[in-house]
Amino acid sequence: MIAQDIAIKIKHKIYAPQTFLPSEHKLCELYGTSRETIRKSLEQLNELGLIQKIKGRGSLVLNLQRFTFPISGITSFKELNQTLGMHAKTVVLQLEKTMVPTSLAVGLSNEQPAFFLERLRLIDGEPDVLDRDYLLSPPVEKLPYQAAEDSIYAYLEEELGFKISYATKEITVESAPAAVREKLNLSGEGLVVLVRSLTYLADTSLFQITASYHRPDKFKFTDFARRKRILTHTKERKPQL
Amino acid sequence: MIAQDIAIKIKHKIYAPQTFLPSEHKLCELYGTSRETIRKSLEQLNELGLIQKIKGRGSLVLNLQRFTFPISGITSFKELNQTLGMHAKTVVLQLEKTMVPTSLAVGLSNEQPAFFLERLRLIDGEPDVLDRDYLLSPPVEKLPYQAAEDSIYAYLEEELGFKISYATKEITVESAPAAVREKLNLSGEGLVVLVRSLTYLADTSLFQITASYHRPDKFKFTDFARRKRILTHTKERKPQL
DNA sequence: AAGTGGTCTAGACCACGTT
DNA sequence: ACGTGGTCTAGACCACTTG
Repeated sequence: MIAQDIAIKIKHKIYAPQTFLPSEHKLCELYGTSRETIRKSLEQLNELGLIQKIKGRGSLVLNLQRFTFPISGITSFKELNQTLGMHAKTVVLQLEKTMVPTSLAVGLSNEQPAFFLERLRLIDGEPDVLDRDYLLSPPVEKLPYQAAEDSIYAYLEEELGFKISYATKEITVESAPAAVREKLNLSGEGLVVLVRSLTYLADTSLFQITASYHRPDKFKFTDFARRKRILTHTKERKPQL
Repeated sequence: MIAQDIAIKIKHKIYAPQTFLPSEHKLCELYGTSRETIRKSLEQLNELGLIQKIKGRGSLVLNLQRFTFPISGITSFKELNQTLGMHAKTVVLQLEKTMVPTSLAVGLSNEQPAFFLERLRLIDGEPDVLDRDYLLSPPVEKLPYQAAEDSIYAYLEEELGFKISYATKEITVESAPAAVREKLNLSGEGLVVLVRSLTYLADTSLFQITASYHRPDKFKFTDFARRKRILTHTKERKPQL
Protein backbone atom coordinates (compact mmCIF):
# COMPACT_ATOMS: atom_id res chain seq x y z
CA MET A 1 0.00 0.00 0.00
CA ILE A 2 2.85 2.37 0.81
CA ALA A 3 4.59 1.54 -2.46
CA GLN A 4 1.39 2.14 -4.35
CA ASP A 5 0.75 5.41 -2.56
CA ILE A 6 4.20 6.69 -3.42
CA ALA A 7 3.86 5.41 -6.99
CA ILE A 8 0.67 7.42 -7.41
CA LYS A 9 2.37 10.51 -6.01
CA ILE A 10 5.18 10.04 -8.50
CA LYS A 11 2.68 9.60 -11.29
CA HIS A 12 0.93 12.82 -10.34
CA LYS A 13 4.25 14.65 -10.03
CA ILE A 14 3.73 15.28 -6.33
CA TYR A 15 7.15 13.74 -6.23
CA ALA A 16 8.66 15.22 -9.38
CA PRO A 17 11.21 13.53 -11.64
CA GLN A 18 14.83 14.39 -10.83
CA THR A 19 13.98 15.21 -7.24
CA PHE A 20 14.53 13.12 -4.14
CA LEU A 21 11.82 11.43 -2.16
CA PRO A 22 11.62 12.27 1.53
CA SER A 23 14.30 10.35 3.39
CA GLU A 24 13.49 6.89 4.69
CA HIS A 25 13.45 8.32 8.18
CA LYS A 26 10.85 10.92 7.23
CA LEU A 27 8.78 8.34 5.37
CA CYS A 28 8.76 6.27 8.57
CA GLU A 29 7.15 9.17 10.36
CA LEU A 30 4.81 9.95 7.47
CA TYR A 31 3.42 6.43 7.33
CA GLY A 32 3.99 5.52 10.95
CA THR A 33 5.97 2.38 10.22
CA SER A 34 9.43 1.06 10.83
CA ARG A 35 12.29 1.68 8.48
CA GLU A 36 12.49 -1.86 7.09
CA THR A 37 8.87 -1.59 6.04
CA ILE A 38 9.56 1.65 4.20
CA ARG A 39 12.60 0.06 2.63
CA LYS A 40 10.59 -2.86 1.30
CA SER A 41 8.23 -0.40 -0.32
CA LEU A 42 11.03 1.59 -1.88
CA GLU A 43 12.61 -1.63 -3.11
CA GLN A 44 9.48 -2.34 -5.12
CA LEU A 45 9.60 1.09 -6.72
CA ASN A 46 13.28 0.62 -7.38
CA GLU A 47 12.62 -2.68 -9.12
CA LEU A 48 9.93 -1.09 -11.25
CA GLY A 49 12.27 1.64 -12.35
CA LEU A 50 10.36 4.48 -10.73
CA ILE A 51 13.20 5.51 -8.47
CA GLN A 52 16.94 5.02 -8.14
CA LYS A 53 18.32 4.66 -4.66
CA ILE A 54 21.67 6.38 -4.17
CA LYS A 55 23.66 5.68 -1.06
CA GLY A 56 24.32 8.75 1.02
CA ARG A 57 22.03 10.94 -1.06
CA GLY A 58 18.52 9.60 -1.20
CA SER A 59 15.95 8.05 -3.52
CA LEU A 60 15.84 9.88 -6.83
CA VAL A 61 12.63 9.88 -8.85
CA LEU A 62 13.47 8.75 -12.40
CA ASN A 63 11.85 10.42 -15.35
CA LEU A 64 11.65 7.36 -17.54
CA GLN A 65 8.15 7.09 -18.91
CA ARG A 66 7.24 4.06 -16.92
CA PHE A 67 3.60 4.98 -17.15
CA THR A 68 3.45 5.35 -20.87
CA PHE A 69 4.07 1.78 -21.92
CA PRO A 70 4.64 -0.70 -19.13
CA ILE A 71 4.41 -3.78 -21.31
CA SER A 72 7.18 -5.86 -19.90
CA GLY A 73 5.34 -7.33 -16.98
CA ILE A 74 2.26 -9.43 -17.12
CA THR A 75 -0.03 -6.66 -18.13
CA SER A 76 -3.31 -7.38 -19.78
CA PHE A 77 -4.37 -5.49 -22.87
CA LYS A 78 -7.25 -3.87 -21.05
CA GLU A 79 -4.98 -2.48 -18.40
CA LEU A 80 -2.67 -1.11 -21.04
CA ASN A 81 -5.61 0.43 -22.74
CA GLN A 82 -6.62 2.27 -19.58
CA THR A 83 -3.12 3.38 -18.77
CA LEU A 84 -2.36 4.67 -22.20
CA GLY A 85 -5.64 6.21 -23.09
CA MET A 86 -5.34 4.69 -26.54
CA HIS A 87 -8.37 4.34 -28.71
CA ALA A 88 -8.20 0.60 -28.52
CA LYS A 89 -10.91 -1.93 -29.07
CA THR A 90 -11.14 -5.67 -28.61
CA VAL A 91 -13.19 -7.89 -30.90
CA VAL A 92 -13.84 -11.44 -29.79
CA LEU A 93 -13.63 -13.62 -32.88
CA GLN A 94 -14.05 -16.96 -31.20
CA LEU A 95 -14.76 -18.44 -27.78
CA GLU A 96 -15.28 -22.15 -27.42
CA LYS A 97 -14.37 -25.08 -25.26
CA THR A 98 -11.90 -27.41 -26.95
CA MET A 99 -8.74 -29.37 -26.32
CA VAL A 100 -5.27 -27.88 -26.30
CA PRO A 101 -3.53 -28.93 -29.53
CA THR A 102 -0.80 -31.44 -28.79
CA SER A 103 1.56 -29.24 -30.79
CA LEU A 104 1.33 -26.70 -28.00
CA ALA A 105 1.60 -29.31 -25.29
CA VAL A 106 4.20 -27.95 -22.94
CA GLY A 107 4.67 -31.08 -20.96
CA LEU A 108 0.93 -31.33 -20.62
CA SER A 109 -0.41 -34.72 -19.68
CA ASN A 110 -2.48 -36.10 -22.54
CA GLU A 111 -5.77 -34.46 -23.34
CA GLN A 112 -6.15 -31.11 -21.75
CA PRO A 113 -9.49 -29.31 -22.05
CA ALA A 114 -9.41 -25.56 -22.37
CA PHE A 115 -11.26 -22.50 -23.51
CA PHE A 116 -10.00 -21.30 -26.85
CA LEU A 117 -10.25 -17.61 -27.32
CA GLU A 118 -9.36 -15.59 -30.37
CA ARG A 119 -9.39 -11.83 -30.11
CA LEU A 120 -8.47 -9.06 -32.50
CA ARG A 121 -7.09 -5.89 -31.01
CA LEU A 122 -7.74 -2.71 -32.94
CA ILE A 123 -6.01 0.56 -32.31
CA ASP A 124 -7.53 3.62 -33.85
CA GLY A 125 -9.62 1.29 -35.97
CA GLU A 126 -6.66 -0.57 -37.44
CA PRO A 127 -6.05 -4.23 -36.66
CA ASP A 128 -2.87 -4.43 -34.65
CA VAL A 129 -2.69 -7.66 -32.70
CA LEU A 130 -4.32 -11.06 -32.93
CA ASP A 131 -4.39 -12.98 -29.66
CA ARG A 132 -4.99 -16.69 -29.42
CA ASP A 133 -5.42 -17.93 -25.87
CA TYR A 134 -5.95 -21.33 -24.37
CA LEU A 135 -7.25 -21.06 -20.82
CA LEU A 136 -6.84 -24.49 -19.27
CA SER A 137 -10.03 -25.89 -17.94
CA PRO A 138 -9.03 -26.91 -14.72
CA PRO A 139 -8.64 -24.37 -13.26
CA VAL A 140 -10.83 -22.12 -15.44
CA GLU A 141 -14.30 -23.69 -15.26
CA LYS A 142 -16.35 -20.94 -16.85
CA LEU A 143 -15.49 -18.09 -19.16
CA PRO A 144 -18.27 -15.60 -19.83
CA TYR A 145 -18.22 -13.80 -23.15
CA GLN A 146 -18.27 -10.52 -21.28
CA ALA A 147 -15.00 -11.36 -19.48
CA ALA A 148 -13.34 -12.19 -22.79
CA GLU A 149 -14.40 -8.86 -24.22
CA ASP A 150 -13.53 -6.92 -21.11
CA SER A 151 -10.55 -8.26 -19.20
CA ILE A 152 -9.78 -11.88 -18.50
CA TYR A 153 -7.34 -11.01 -15.76
CA ALA A 154 -9.84 -8.83 -13.95
CA TYR A 155 -12.38 -11.67 -14.18
CA LEU A 156 -9.97 -14.31 -12.92
CA GLU A 157 -8.45 -12.23 -10.16
CA GLU A 158 -11.43 -10.29 -8.91
CA GLU A 159 -14.34 -12.64 -9.62
CA LEU A 160 -12.70 -16.01 -9.14
CA GLY A 161 -9.94 -15.04 -6.72
CA PHE A 162 -7.17 -16.48 -8.87
CA LYS A 163 -3.65 -15.54 -7.93
CA ILE A 164 -1.80 -14.85 -11.14
CA SER A 165 1.85 -15.03 -10.34
CA TYR A 166 4.30 -15.14 -13.23
CA ALA A 167 4.77 -15.74 -16.93
CA THR A 168 7.42 -16.65 -19.41
CA LYS A 169 7.43 -14.87 -22.73
CA GLU A 170 9.23 -15.57 -25.94
CA ILE A 171 9.41 -13.09 -28.77
CA THR A 172 10.29 -14.17 -32.28
CA VAL A 173 9.63 -13.04 -35.84
CA GLU A 174 7.85 -15.52 -38.05
CA SER A 175 5.88 -15.89 -41.21
CA ALA A 176 2.21 -15.67 -40.35
CA PRO A 177 -0.31 -18.38 -41.21
CA ALA A 178 -2.71 -17.31 -43.95
CA ALA A 179 -5.61 -16.93 -41.53
CA VAL A 180 -3.62 -14.59 -39.34
CA ARG A 181 -2.29 -12.66 -42.31
CA GLU A 182 -5.80 -12.00 -43.45
CA LYS A 183 -7.13 -10.82 -40.12
CA LEU A 184 -4.25 -8.42 -39.65
CA ASN A 185 -4.42 -7.07 -43.20
CA LEU A 186 -0.80 -8.01 -43.78
CA SER A 187 1.00 -7.48 -47.06
CA GLY A 188 4.48 -8.32 -48.30
CA GLU A 189 6.24 -11.32 -46.84
CA GLY A 190 3.67 -11.60 -44.11
CA LEU A 191 6.14 -11.45 -41.27
CA VAL A 192 4.67 -11.00 -37.80
CA VAL A 193 6.11 -10.60 -34.36
CA LEU A 194 5.02 -13.62 -32.39
CA VAL A 195 4.86 -13.38 -28.63
CA ARG A 196 4.30 -16.72 -26.95
CA SER A 197 3.41 -16.65 -23.28
CA LEU A 198 2.90 -19.23 -20.61
CA THR A 199 1.20 -17.83 -17.54
CA TYR A 200 1.15 -19.48 -14.15
CA LEU A 201 -0.74 -19.18 -10.87
CA ALA A 202 0.82 -18.77 -7.46
CA ASP A 203 0.75 -22.54 -6.91
CA THR A 204 2.92 -22.82 -10.07
CA SER A 205 0.17 -24.44 -12.11
CA LEU A 206 -0.02 -23.40 -15.75
CA PHE A 207 -3.35 -21.87 -16.71
CA GLN A 208 -2.84 -19.86 -19.88
CA ILE A 209 -1.08 -20.47 -23.17
CA THR A 210 -1.04 -17.49 -25.48
CA ALA A 211 0.16 -16.72 -28.96
CA SER A 212 0.05 -13.05 -29.84
CA TYR A 213 0.57 -12.03 -33.45
CA HIS A 214 1.62 -8.42 -33.85
CA ARG A 215 1.82 -6.38 -37.04
CA PRO A 216 5.56 -5.72 -37.31
CA ASP A 217 5.09 -2.07 -38.19
CA LYS A 218 3.04 -1.48 -35.08
CA PHE A 219 4.96 -3.65 -32.68
CA LYS A 220 6.87 -2.01 -29.89
CA PHE A 221 8.11 -3.61 -26.74
CA THR A 222 9.73 -1.57 -24.03
CA ASP A 223 11.52 -2.96 -21.08
CA PHE A 224 13.21 -1.75 -17.96
CA ALA A 225 15.85 -3.98 -16.48
CA ARG A 226 18.20 -3.74 -13.56
CA ARG A 227 21.65 -5.24 -13.67
CA LYS A 228 21.68 -8.49 -11.72
CA ARG A 229 24.83 -10.07 -10.52
CA ILE A 230 23.54 -13.39 -9.35
CA LEU A 231 23.35 -15.58 -12.39
CA THR A 232 26.12 -13.96 -14.37
CA HIS A 233 28.87 -14.48 -11.86
CA THR A 234 28.48 -18.21 -11.93
CA LYS A 235 31.07 -18.45 -14.65
CA GLU A 236 32.25 -21.74 -15.97
CA ARG A 237 35.81 -22.45 -15.03
CA LYS A 238 37.94 -22.62 -18.09
CA PRO A 239 40.32 -25.55 -18.30
CA GLN A 240 43.89 -24.49 -17.57
CA LEU A 241 45.91 -24.69 -20.75
CA MET B 1 26.27 -14.13 -1.46
CA ILE B 2 23.61 -16.40 -0.02
CA ALA B 3 21.36 -15.86 -3.02
CA GLN B 4 24.24 -16.65 -5.33
CA ASP B 5 25.17 -19.75 -3.38
CA ILE B 6 21.63 -21.07 -3.56
CA ALA B 7 21.41 -20.12 -7.25
CA ILE B 8 24.50 -22.18 -7.98
CA LYS B 9 23.07 -25.12 -6.07
CA ILE B 10 19.89 -24.85 -8.11
CA LYS B 11 21.91 -24.68 -11.29
CA HIS B 12 23.83 -27.81 -10.34
CA LYS B 13 20.61 -29.58 -9.36
CA ILE B 14 21.72 -29.89 -5.75
CA TYR B 15 18.33 -28.33 -5.24
CA ALA B 16 16.37 -30.07 -7.97
CA PRO B 17 13.47 -28.57 -9.94
CA GLN B 18 10.04 -29.32 -8.51
CA THR B 19 11.45 -29.84 -5.03
CA PHE B 20 11.38 -27.49 -2.09
CA LEU B 21 14.35 -25.63 -0.73
CA PRO B 22 15.13 -26.15 2.96
CA SER B 23 12.75 -24.03 5.03
CA GLU B 24 13.73 -20.50 5.88
CA HIS B 25 14.33 -21.60 9.43
CA LYS B 26 16.78 -24.30 8.31
CA LEU B 27 18.51 -21.90 5.93
CA CYS B 28 19.02 -19.57 8.88
CA GLU B 29 20.91 -22.31 10.65
CA LEU B 30 22.78 -23.35 7.51
CA TYR B 31 24.09 -19.87 6.85
CA GLY B 32 24.10 -18.65 10.43
CA THR B 33 22.01 -15.57 9.74
CA SER B 34 18.68 -14.16 10.76
CA ARG B 35 15.48 -14.97 8.96
CA GLU B 36 15.05 -11.56 7.30
CA THR B 37 18.46 -11.95 5.73
CA ILE B 38 17.50 -15.34 4.31
CA ARG B 39 14.24 -13.89 3.12
CA LYS B 40 16.00 -11.10 1.23
CA SER B 41 18.10 -13.71 -0.50
CA LEU B 42 15.09 -15.82 -1.43
CA GLU B 43 13.32 -12.71 -2.68
CA GLN B 44 16.09 -12.20 -5.21
CA LEU B 45 15.74 -15.76 -6.45
CA ASN B 46 11.99 -15.33 -6.57
CA GLU B 47 12.34 -12.20 -8.67
CA LEU B 48 14.66 -13.99 -11.05
CA GLY B 49 12.19 -16.80 -11.51
CA LEU B 50 14.37 -19.48 -9.98
CA ILE B 51 11.93 -20.29 -7.21
CA GLN B 52 8.29 -19.76 -6.35
CA LYS B 53 7.47 -19.10 -2.74
CA ILE B 54 4.26 -20.72 -1.57
CA LYS B 55 2.80 -19.74 1.74
CA GLY B 56 2.44 -22.62 4.14
CA ARG B 57 4.41 -25.00 1.94
CA GLY B 58 7.85 -23.68 1.13
CA SER B 59 10.01 -22.39 -1.70
CA LEU B 60 9.63 -24.49 -4.80
CA VAL B 61 12.47 -24.69 -7.31
CA LEU B 62 11.07 -23.87 -10.76
CA ASN B 63 12.23 -25.79 -13.77
CA LEU B 64 12.03 -22.93 -16.21
CA GLN B 65 15.24 -22.80 -18.17
CA ARG B 66 16.46 -19.64 -16.62
CA PHE B 67 20.03 -20.62 -17.33
CA THR B 68 19.57 -21.30 -21.01
CA PHE B 69 18.80 -17.83 -22.26
CA PRO B 70 18.68 -15.12 -19.64
CA ILE B 71 18.51 -12.23 -22.08
CA SER B 72 15.97 -10.05 -20.43
CA GLY B 73 18.24 -8.33 -17.97
CA ILE B 74 21.23 -6.27 -18.81
CA THR B 75 23.34 -9.15 -19.90
CA SER B 76 26.31 -8.60 -22.12
CA PHE B 77 26.86 -10.76 -25.16
CA LYS B 78 30.00 -12.24 -23.72
CA GLU B 79 28.19 -13.40 -20.62
CA LEU B 80 25.51 -14.98 -22.74
CA ASN B 81 28.16 -16.66 -24.75
CA GLN B 82 29.67 -18.22 -21.65
CA THR B 83 26.37 -19.27 -20.22
CA LEU B 84 25.10 -20.86 -23.36
CA GLY B 85 28.22 -22.49 -24.61
CA MET B 86 27.34 -21.25 -28.07
CA HIS B 87 30.00 -21.07 -30.71
CA ALA B 88 29.82 -17.33 -30.81
CA LYS B 89 32.38 -14.87 -32.00
CA THR B 90 32.65 -11.12 -31.89
CA VAL B 91 34.30 -9.12 -34.67
CA VAL B 92 35.09 -5.49 -33.99
CA LEU B 93 34.37 -3.57 -37.18
CA GLN B 94 35.04 -0.11 -35.89
CA LEU B 95 36.26 1.66 -32.78
CA GLU B 96 36.83 5.38 -32.82
CA LYS B 97 36.26 8.50 -30.81
CA THR B 98 33.53 10.70 -32.27
CA MET B 99 30.51 12.72 -31.31
CA VAL B 100 27.08 11.26 -30.60
CA PRO B 101 24.85 12.05 -33.59
CA THR B 102 22.25 14.62 -32.65
CA SER B 103 19.61 12.27 -34.04
CA LEU B 104 20.30 10.00 -31.11
CA ALA B 105 20.46 12.81 -28.62
CA VAL B 106 18.26 11.70 -25.77
CA GLY B 107 18.11 14.99 -24.03
CA LEU B 108 21.86 15.24 -24.31
CA SER B 109 23.29 18.67 -23.88
CA ASN B 110 24.91 19.83 -27.10
CA GLU B 111 28.00 18.08 -28.31
CA GLN B 112 28.66 14.86 -26.53
CA PRO B 113 31.91 13.03 -27.23
CA ALA B 114 31.82 9.26 -27.20
CA PHE B 115 33.48 6.09 -28.37
CA PHE B 116 31.70 4.63 -31.34
CA LEU B 117 31.89 0.91 -31.52
CA GLU B 118 30.54 -1.37 -34.21
CA ARG B 119 30.64 -5.09 -33.64
CA LEU B 120 29.37 -8.04 -35.60
CA ARG B 121 28.26 -11.07 -33.63
CA LEU B 122 28.62 -14.40 -35.38
CA ILE B 123 27.03 -17.59 -34.20
CA ASP B 124 28.34 -20.78 -35.71
CA GLY B 125 30.05 -18.65 -38.32
CA GLU B 126 26.87 -16.90 -39.46
CA PRO B 127 26.35 -13.17 -38.89
CA ASP B 128 23.53 -12.78 -36.44
CA VAL B 129 23.65 -9.42 -34.74
CA LEU B 130 25.20 -6.05 -35.53
CA ASP B 131 25.78 -3.88 -32.48
CA ARG B 132 26.39 -0.16 -32.66
CA ASP B 133 27.37 1.39 -29.37
CA TYR B 134 28.11 4.90 -28.26
CA LEU B 135 29.96 4.94 -24.96
CA LEU B 136 29.78 8.48 -23.65
CA SER B 137 33.13 9.96 -22.99
CA PRO B 138 32.66 11.29 -19.74
CA PRO B 139 32.50 8.87 -18.02
CA VAL B 140 34.34 6.45 -20.32
CA GLU B 141 37.79 7.99 -20.83
CA LYS B 142 39.56 5.10 -22.48
CA LEU B 143 38.37 2.06 -24.39
CA PRO B 144 41.03 -0.49 -25.27
CA TYR B 145 40.47 -2.59 -28.37
CA GLN B 146 40.82 -5.68 -26.24
CA ALA B 147 37.88 -4.66 -24.04
CA ALA B 148 35.71 -4.12 -27.10
CA GLU B 149 36.55 -7.55 -28.38
CA ASP B 150 36.18 -9.22 -25.03
CA SER B 151 33.53 -7.70 -22.78
CA ILE B 152 32.89 -4.02 -22.29
CA TYR B 153 30.91 -4.62 -19.13
CA ALA B 154 33.69 -6.66 -17.54
CA TYR B 155 36.14 -3.87 -18.42
CA LEU B 156 33.94 -1.12 -17.04
CA GLU B 157 32.89 -2.94 -13.90
CA GLU B 158 36.04 -4.78 -12.98
CA GLU B 159 38.79 -2.53 -14.33
CA LEU B 160 37.22 0.88 -13.90
CA GLY B 161 34.91 0.14 -11.01
CA PHE B 162 31.81 1.41 -12.78
CA LYS B 163 28.48 0.59 -11.24
CA ILE B 164 26.15 -0.37 -14.04
CA SER B 165 22.67 -0.11 -12.68
CA TYR B 166 19.82 -0.24 -15.14
CA ALA B 167 18.75 0.04 -18.75
CA THR B 168 15.73 0.76 -20.85
CA LYS B 169 15.21 -1.31 -23.96
CA GLU B 170 12.91 -0.87 -26.88
CA ILE B 171 12.28 -3.59 -29.42
CA THR B 172 10.84 -2.80 -32.81
CA VAL B 173 10.94 -4.24 -36.32
CA GLU B 174 12.33 -1.97 -38.99
CA SER B 175 13.77 -1.88 -42.44
CA ALA B 176 17.53 -2.05 -42.16
CA PRO B 177 19.86 0.56 -43.64
CA ALA B 178 21.81 -0.76 -46.62
CA ALA B 179 25.06 -0.95 -44.69
CA VAL B 180 23.45 -3.09 -42.02
CA ARG B 181 21.67 -5.25 -44.55
CA GLU B 182 24.96 -6.02 -46.19
CA LYS B 183 26.81 -6.93 -43.02
CA LEU B 184 24.06 -9.24 -41.88
CA ASN B 185 23.65 -10.91 -45.30
CA LEU B 186 20.00 -9.98 -45.38
CA SER B 187 17.70 -10.79 -48.27
CA GLY B 188 14.07 -10.01 -49.03
CA GLU B 189 12.55 -6.88 -47.55
CA GLY B 190 15.53 -6.43 -45.28
CA LEU B 191 13.53 -6.30 -42.07
CA VAL B 192 15.53 -6.46 -38.88
CA VAL B 193 14.67 -6.57 -35.23
CA LEU B 194 16.04 -3.40 -33.72
CA VAL B 195 16.81 -3.33 -30.02
CA ARG B 196 17.61 0.15 -28.76
CA SER B 197 19.07 0.39 -25.28
CA LEU B 198 19.99 3.21 -22.98
CA THR B 199 22.16 2.06 -20.11
CA TYR B 200 22.75 4.00 -16.91
CA LEU B 201 25.12 3.97 -13.99
CA ALA B 202 24.14 3.86 -10.33
CA ASP B 203 24.25 7.67 -10.14
CA THR B 204 21.61 7.69 -12.91
CA SER B 205 24.00 9.10 -15.50
CA LEU B 206 23.61 7.75 -19.03
CA PHE B 207 26.76 6.11 -20.36
CA GLN B 208 25.76 3.84 -23.22
CA ILE B 209 23.49 4.17 -26.24
CA THR B 210 23.10 1.01 -28.24
CA ALA B 211 21.36 -0.06 -31.39
CA SER B 212 21.35 -3.80 -31.96
CA TYR B 213 20.27 -5.11 -35.34
CA HIS B 214 19.19 -8.72 -35.26
CA ARG B 215 18.50 -11.03 -38.20
CA PRO B 216 14.77 -11.66 -37.81
CA ASP B 217 15.11 -15.39 -38.44
CA LYS B 218 17.66 -15.74 -35.64
CA PHE B 219 16.11 -13.36 -33.16
CA LYS B 220 14.70 -14.74 -29.96
CA PHE B 221 13.96 -12.85 -26.80
CA THR B 222 12.82 -14.64 -23.70
CA ASP B 223 11.52 -13.00 -20.63
CA PHE B 224 10.35 -13.93 -17.19
CA ALA B 225 7.96 -11.55 -15.49
CA ARG B 226 6.11 -11.52 -12.24
CA ARG B 227 2.68 -10.02 -11.92
CA LYS B 228 2.93 -6.60 -10.30
CA ARG B 229 0.00 -4.86 -8.79
CA ILE B 230 1.42 -1.47 -8.13
CA LEU B 231 1.14 0.45 -11.36
CA THR B 232 -1.90 -1.29 -12.73
CA HIS B 233 -4.21 -0.50 -9.87
CA THR B 234 -3.85 3.21 -10.35
CA LYS B 235 -6.83 3.25 -12.66
CA GLU B 236 -8.13 6.45 -14.14
CA ARG B 237 -11.48 7.43 -12.79
CA LYS B 238 -14.02 7.51 -15.55
CA PRO B 239 -16.28 10.55 -15.64
CA GLN B 240 -19.75 9.73 -14.34
CA LEU B 241 -22.21 9.87 -17.21
C1' DA C 1 29.64 16.15 11.85
C1' DA C 2 25.28 15.17 10.19
C1' DG C 3 22.26 12.96 7.09
C1' DT C 4 21.51 9.45 3.88
C1' DG C 5 20.81 4.67 2.30
C1' DG C 6 22.75 -0.60 3.03
C1' DT C 7 22.66 -4.39 5.93
C1' DC C 8 21.55 -7.20 9.76
C1' DT C 9 19.35 -8.80 14.04
C1' DA C 10 16.13 -11.38 17.35
C1' DG C 11 12.14 -11.36 18.26
C1' DA C 12 6.86 -11.09 17.35
C1' DC C 13 2.27 -12.16 15.30
C1' DC C 14 -0.35 -13.64 11.32
C1' DA C 15 -2.20 -16.69 7.37
C1' DC C 16 -1.89 -20.77 5.01
C1' DG C 17 -1.23 -25.83 4.30
C1' DT C 18 -0.48 -30.30 6.04
C1' DT C 19 -0.89 -33.90 9.31
C1' DA D 1 -1.07 -28.83 16.43
C1' DC D 2 2.69 -27.81 13.78
C1' DG D 3 5.55 -26.10 10.22
C1' DT D 4 5.65 -23.07 6.51
C1' DG D 5 6.12 -18.44 4.45
C1' DG D 6 4.30 -13.09 5.02
C1' DT D 7 4.83 -9.08 7.55
C1' DC D 8 6.51 -5.96 10.88
C1' DT D 9 9.37 -4.01 14.59
C1' DA D 10 13.05 -1.17 17.17
C1' DG D 11 17.12 -1.11 17.42
C1' DA D 12 22.17 -1.47 15.75
C1' DC D 13 26.36 -0.64 12.90
C1' DC D 14 28.34 0.48 8.46
C1' DA D 15 29.45 3.19 4.04
C1' DC D 16 28.73 7.02 1.39
C1' DT D 17 27.78 12.03 0.49
C1' DT D 18 27.50 16.66 1.68
C1' DG D 19 28.28 20.87 4.18
